[in-house]
This record gives sequence, structure tokens and C-alpha cells, in this order.
Amino acid sequence: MTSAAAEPPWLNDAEMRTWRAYLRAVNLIDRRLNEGLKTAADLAIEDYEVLVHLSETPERRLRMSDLSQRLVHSQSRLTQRVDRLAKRGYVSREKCPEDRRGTFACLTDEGFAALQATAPHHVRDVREALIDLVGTDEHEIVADVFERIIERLRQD
Amino acid sequence: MTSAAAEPPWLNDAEMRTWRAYLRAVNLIDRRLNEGLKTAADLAIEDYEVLVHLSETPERRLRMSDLSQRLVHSQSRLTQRVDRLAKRGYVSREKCPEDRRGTFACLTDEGFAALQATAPHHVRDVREALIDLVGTDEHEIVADVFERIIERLRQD
DNA sequence: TAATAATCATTCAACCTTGAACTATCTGGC
DNA sequence: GCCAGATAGTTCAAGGTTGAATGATTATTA
Repeated sequence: MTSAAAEPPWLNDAEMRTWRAYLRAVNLIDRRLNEGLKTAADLAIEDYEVLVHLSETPERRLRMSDLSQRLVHSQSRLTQRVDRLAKRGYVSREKCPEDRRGTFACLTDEGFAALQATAPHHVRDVREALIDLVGTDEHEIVADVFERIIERLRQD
Repeated sequence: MTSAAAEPPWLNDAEMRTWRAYLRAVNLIDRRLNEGLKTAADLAIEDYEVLVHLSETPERRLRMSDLSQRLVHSQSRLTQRVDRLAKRGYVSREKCPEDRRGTFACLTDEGFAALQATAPHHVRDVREALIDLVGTDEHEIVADVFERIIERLRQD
């Protein structure tokens, strides 16, 4: 996709349209989902995503660094987010025996229950704000584009 | 796109793929663009976007409330962001004579110069992180999807 | 036209993120 | 085995965001 030669410096009309729409839509989606989770469960979307990632793991736990990479959060940001979720009883910490520098964030039963209780509201919001606005035939293209981006930016 | 009947409650595989890729890609893009602007001009992307929106206006100024809507920022967030940009000399304030409750945020010459100096770096980053990863034939679809979303979420 | 409601912008306190500094542990080369 | 350097995670201070409260002005309506 990216040629070796220099790309044109500015964006053409089609590119600018994509970029502007992207910027605005992402902000609107973020605001909407945050409002929804705040009302339904007094959670930020980042909190919710922590619970989701933990719940999708067989042991319902993840190493802090692993989790921070998945969420694209800095380590200190995750440390403090997990602190707050732990204070609420949704997450607990376990020392990692194999690597004693390491810590697991573990989803508690209470955290799992909160996630299950909140999920239907959140999924409805996700549908309304994004998924139901992508046509059946468009999903693959959109997912392709985003996965290309992830592949490109992942390493850093 | 949204039917009157109830949507299926959970996401199917294609929908989930879109959603997960979206979440991760957006965070990676945001991180990348912020890093780029921070190094190039010690600006956050929100600062940059303030300058862009002001510069695109004939008078190079916008009412605070107008600007906060375009950026999808709360009013208090914008107030404080403009405070900081004003402290740096990139933006100034003018009282609005027609509606004396109102205030204009005005792009200064210095702010415009900073924008011009930074734009090439930022555009390169935008290309690398998003635009060049969307195929020529994909731009219209992606833009369509995001504009649909904007239309849906705009009013709130 | 006075009263009520709505809008524009700012302020303040509580909360959250950032990034650098720090502790503890592990890894690889000698 | 030992040391330099990498890695995991936390802490702290500085700065940014949120949301409710406030002050000032404009719109509505009885």
C-alpha cells in the first residue's frame, strides 16, 4: 500500500473526507459509549475493556504488561486503572510464580457478574453507534482496513 | 440499516471482528499521532485540531460553542484547552458583539505559522497511520460508514 | 414587560493520564 | 558465578478532563 516513492504531501478530496469523517465519528462513538456505560454501570469504557479482556482468557487473568499492550495503555495507566477496579472488588492481583517481577490481574466473580450484567446494554450501544451502521457487505472491508492499521502500528 | 425489529443481542463473528479491530486500531492511531505531534511541535492532537478548525474558517475564528461541537469536546474542556493555547500565543479571544454571552477563539499569526510548520509532519503521520492503508477503492466505503455514524450520533 | 427558561462560557474540585524515576527481578555474555 | 543491561510493575508530580455550579446574557411567553 505504501510505495517506496514519496507519497503526495497533502490529502486529496477522497482522503480528506475519510480523515475528517474518521476523526469526528471516533469522538462521537467514544462519547456515546462512555455515556452508556456510565449510566448503566458507572464504568468507563476502559474499565469495561479491562474486564472483557480478562474474561476472554481461560484463567480469567492476564499479566499486567500483556493487558496493557492489548488495551494500548501505558503501564502506569493500567496500574492505576487496575487499582481502582481492585478497590471496587472487580479485579484482584496475584504474583506470578514463574517470573517474580510479574503480576496477574485477575477477574473476580463480582467483576464477572458486573460484566455480564452490563454487557447487554453495552452491546446495544455498540450496535447503535457503530456495528448496525456498517452494512453486511462492508464489515469485511472495514475490518480489513483496521487490521492493516493494527499490523502497521503494532510493534511500537 | 437499523430495522424496527429488535437486533440480535450479541455480535456475530464478522461484527465482532469489526468491533475489535476498530477499538485497537483507533487507540494505536491516536497514540501514534500524538507521539508525532508531541515530537514535531509539542502539541497534543487536540491542540492541532483546534488550530486546523480555526484556520479553515474565513475569519480564522470560531465561537467557543461552535468549536466545541466540531471537536466533540465539552465546553469546559475547550475553555481550558484554549486557555493553554492562548498562553502560548497561538490563539486569542474576542468578545462577540452580536451575542454578548459569546466568545470567539481566534487563530493568531503565530498560531497559523505553527500550524503551517507542523502540517507536513502531521500529514505524513496521518498517511502512515491511516490514509495510505485505505485502498483507493475503499475510501468511499470507509467515509460513507463514518458519515453515517456522524449523522446518527450528531444531535446529542 | 416581568418572569421564567434556555444558552454561552467559565470556574472549581475530583478524578484520570502522562512520563520520568525507582525497585525488583531476570537474561546474556564473559 | 558476576555484572551490565533489559524487563515488569509501581509511585509520584505535573498536567488534562469531567461534571456540577455559577454568572451573564438572550429567548420565550403569559
